[in-house]
This record gives sequence, structure tokens and C-alpha cells, in this order.
Amino acid sequence: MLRLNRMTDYAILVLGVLHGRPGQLLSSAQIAQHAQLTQATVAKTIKALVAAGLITTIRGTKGGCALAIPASKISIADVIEAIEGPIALTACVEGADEPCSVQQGCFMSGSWNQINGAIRSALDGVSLSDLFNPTNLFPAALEMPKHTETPSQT
Amino acid sequence: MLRLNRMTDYAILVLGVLHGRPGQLLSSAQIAQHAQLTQATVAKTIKALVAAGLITTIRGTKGGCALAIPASKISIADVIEAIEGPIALTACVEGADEPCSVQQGCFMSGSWNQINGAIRSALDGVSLSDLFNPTNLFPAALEMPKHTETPSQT
DNA sequence: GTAAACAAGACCAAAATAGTCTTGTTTATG
DNA sequence: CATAAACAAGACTATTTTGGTCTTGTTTAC
Repeated sequence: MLRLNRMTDYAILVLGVLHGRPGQLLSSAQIAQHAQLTQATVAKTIKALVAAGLITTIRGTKGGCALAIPASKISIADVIEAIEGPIALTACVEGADEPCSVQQGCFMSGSWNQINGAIRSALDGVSLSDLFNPTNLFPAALEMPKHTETPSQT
Repeated sequence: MLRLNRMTDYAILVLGVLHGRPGQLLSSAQIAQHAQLTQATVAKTIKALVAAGLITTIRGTKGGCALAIPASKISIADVIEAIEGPIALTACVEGADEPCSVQQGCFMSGSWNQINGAIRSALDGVSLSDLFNPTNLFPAALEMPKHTETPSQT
């Protein structure tokens, strides 16, 4: 299913909360409340996002978090890489004897690199603001109230 | 990391073994031997591949497996879907109150569908024969013996 | 009828993931 | 300068997912 893990979901949620309140410093507790997560989980998410340079934090009383760069400059790929590490399917199969012995070393790696690159650019092509304002991609989205198919989560 | 799971690796291995022996009926035990897996694990993999119509099996003594369709017609996406189910990141975030209440329902679903589609077509664009004969993609592959970067498995 | 092979599902083990808790550091405020 | 609010970081536990094995059944060639 190639599914994102839940922490990445949370990260997108957290970034969405920050995006919805531009210029405000929000504490992790506030974010947790808006995102309906526990403060501890939000803190864990924030740690990774700070490490990746996507948000900035200010410590001490009156501290909090804000987006480090505009949502339009943050791609989905950035978020995924911040939480899950480099984007790569890397299914380099080593165990086989015959089919691999024909060529030397990891003969499939070239193909996989190409596949990984294609996926990465797909994910790189959508920014958080595209995600949060889907009208950019689908101008009529808000006028079509038929959302019968439920895009399942988790 | 968006990694494939191990069963998908195994499936590619199994298909590679079959691809390397066109026209032959191989028992799961033989495949297991070539792929250096246990027979039980291969049998499990085969079950999914048969269900997806990628390989055909013949029961009884002298039975075995063979590719149901040529490797050039099987895409990576087919294999992934056979083992892991539909390809979808589906990170439809429901929990948030504020950022979601502005629009109705799952407002991000449209964007995710587009992203999923892009990934799927990337995976659809590479067939198993591309993977097994990377010269199709990289004509000089066999003449470049520098494989320093190790594309990690598992 | 027997053995070789696929079929299918139950079940257990191992690994990855998610979530919590504790402790420490920074800083505004009274 | 003490206190409280907030971030920081990592240890630890629990849960979930994944991988692997085992058992039992069915098909078919000889």
C-alpha cells in the first residue's frame, strides 16, 4: 500500500495548524489541542520538523512554534523526508543466485534509482499550500459537495 | 522512507526466477532453492501472485508455476499491488478541528488522489523486464563497473 | 492408492511503530 | 532571583504490523 506512517500524518496536521495561523507563535499544547493529539506526540513531531528546518521554535515562556518557510515552499516530499528519512523504495534483491549471477553486483540498482527519482519528483511537485488549498489544483473542488468515496485513514 | 515490504521483494525475486527460465514449470521448492527462501515463504508469495493473475500454477505431480503474462507486460505497480494492495499514501487527516472546519469533509482528498496517481504512473512505467534487463534503460550499465554506492536492502 | 505438488488458513514470533514519561534547559515575569 | 511556562531529548513500554511456520486439505500423475 506504500502508506505513509502515522507520524507523517501528524506532521502534516501540525503544519496545517501553523499554516492556518500565520504569524502566530503557537505552543505545542495549543497545537495539540487544535490537532486533537496529545502534547507529547506533538512535541515529538515538532522535534523532527525543527531538525529538518521546516519550523522554528522559540524557547522559554511565551515561546512557541511557527513555520520557518512559507507553506508554498514546503513540498510533501520535504515533510516525508523530515519524518521518515530519504524517500526510496530500495528493494535491491541480493539473495538470488542464478538471476543475479548473470550480471555483476546489484544489477537492478539503476532501475530502482530511476523509479525512486520519479516518485520523489511526484511528491516534490505538491506543496503544503497546494494540499491545504486544493482549489489551486481543483478549482471547482469547493463547489462539488459529493464526497461519497471515503479516503480511509490509518 | 516509503519502503516496499519484504514480501514484495520476495515476489520480485520469485518473478525473476521464473523470468530467467521461460517456458519451464517450476515447483515452489525449486523456486525457493533458486531464490534462497524457504518453500513455505515462496508458497505464500505465490498465492498472492496467482490471485493477482501474474503467474499461473498447475496442480498435482509435475505441477508448478510459470509467468501468466510476459515480464514486459508486468509493471512494478502490478507486483506491489498484488502483494500490498492498492497503491495509495492515503493520509487523509480527519482529527483536526479548525483547519478542516473551514472546508467541508476531507478537503485534502483531491490532492492526495493526484499524488497517488503520479506515484502509480511512475511505478507503472517500469516493467519487470526493464528491471531484470536494465540495459534497456541504461545501455552502458554493464560497462560501468563502479558500483560503490550500496543500495541497502530490507 | 500413493506421492508430489499446489491451496489455504491458522497461528506464533519478531520487528517496527506509536505513545508516554521523566528529566533537563531556556527565558519572561513579578 | 525564584517561579512557571515552554521547548529539548531521550529512555522506556505497549501496540500494531509484518514475517515466517505449521497443519490440513485438494489435485493429479503414475
